[in-house]
Amino acid sequence: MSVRVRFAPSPTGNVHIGNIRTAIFNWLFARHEGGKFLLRVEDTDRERSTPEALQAVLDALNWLGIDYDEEPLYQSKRIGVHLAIAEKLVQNGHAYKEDKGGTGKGECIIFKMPGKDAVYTDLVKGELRKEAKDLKDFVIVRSDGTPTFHLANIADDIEMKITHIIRGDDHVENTFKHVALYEALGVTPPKYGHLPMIVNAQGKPYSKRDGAAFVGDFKSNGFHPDALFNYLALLGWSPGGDREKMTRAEMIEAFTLDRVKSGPSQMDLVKLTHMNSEYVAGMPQDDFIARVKDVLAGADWARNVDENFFREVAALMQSRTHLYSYAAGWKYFFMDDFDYEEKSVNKGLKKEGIRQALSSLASALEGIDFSVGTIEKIIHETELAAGAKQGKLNFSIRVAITGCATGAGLYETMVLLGRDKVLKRLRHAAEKLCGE
RNA sequence: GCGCCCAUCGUCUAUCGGUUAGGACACCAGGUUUUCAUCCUGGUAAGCGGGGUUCGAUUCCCCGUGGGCGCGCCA
Repeated sequence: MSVRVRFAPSPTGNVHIGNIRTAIFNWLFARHEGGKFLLRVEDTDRERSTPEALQAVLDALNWLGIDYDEEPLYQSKRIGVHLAIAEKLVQNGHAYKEDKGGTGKGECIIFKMPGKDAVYTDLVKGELRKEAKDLKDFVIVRSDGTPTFHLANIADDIEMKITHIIRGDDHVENTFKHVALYEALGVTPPKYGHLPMIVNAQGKPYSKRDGAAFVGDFKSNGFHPDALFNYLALLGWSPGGDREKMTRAEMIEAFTLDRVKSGPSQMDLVKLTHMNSEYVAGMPQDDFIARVKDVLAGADWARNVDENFFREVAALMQSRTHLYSYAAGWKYFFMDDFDYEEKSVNKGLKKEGIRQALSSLASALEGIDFSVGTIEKIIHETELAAGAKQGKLNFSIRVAITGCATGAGLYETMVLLGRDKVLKRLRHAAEKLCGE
């Protein structure tokens, strides 16, 4: 029988990083096995389940390149089926009706655990056991007539002919209940594999407080989807050996559940950022430009820039763009009203002699051929005249013309900016920003 | 409290009884770049503790400790 797995998000508009990691593992498993990766929309919470929210989930999947097979199953449409199954369980004695705890709300339907020790073999954790005394009967239909998670879950998994359920660690205990439900229904249960949780630096479940927590956050913070995918695939799974940066095809080829580890893994945004920079550095320039423009869509200054000039800037900046969002700092290439970093101004311009040096540099730059080689020579001469060592003035010049401490090569940056802007900024800095 | 699971550098991990315990991020030191970012080289850094089993344990077993998860008419 061919493999069928599913991703079952609640359409709340946000997809948590832990959930998408589960989706990635399911997807990788399905593709590795040549099986199907299905989508089930758990939209029984009518309040929060809007079409927009569903679209946001679909967008997140699409952004990461996680494609699904067949039509999604909507859980809300299956409540009748769920209840029919509950009735059937009551009929054949596997469930009973009771006002549990005497709430007075009416009777709910409770599944009767078979009263024997339970065991199943988890695809990542190995053989798991539970004694009968630790297994309690549980509610499958609430007294208001709605099915609970357990009932809906297994009913839909049966409908979708799911063969492998790969889900978060927090469901291990539920598995004993679910297996019992399958057996009561006379259906062979699927195989289960439970994934370790993603935790923060304190070892607690990763949450919004720890930085980006939802897929959309990573997108807006300038991460490349392939980098996020790659990083997440490696959180709790390893192909063995030293491989880290891998293509989709390589991950699919290498992915097996028995190489998934069993303890929680800590999310490291710094390492993710490094992986992202590797993806950015290695990508074709056109792709890079398209991604950057996407991120810059909200910036006023980036709206009507010259296409060719933008290309040149992008070429210069690609290797140092660890996140697409860094491009927000490119404004000085295009506009004169860019911001000056206060710290850099203090460090680079508020020193004795800088005012004089910058203004004489501006004059010296006036008549020359404005190329990297010549600029370099002129700066050197200015430094000598000012009694400074070579390279001493570079930082001050950089701050004067870009407002910040880091950027591309200084001479290349100057050439790209052009003589007019450079002179204007050097003089502006000398007159308005310098001070001893 | 009870049950289940887990345990290698700060972090992500490799190792399936015999290794100088490897890689990556981060960090530190050099080099390249007369500047920035890359890049290159090198370095610091780990088997939780205690018992076994074995000629030999990071690896297998037990106990302890630590951590995670679960114990809803939530999902």
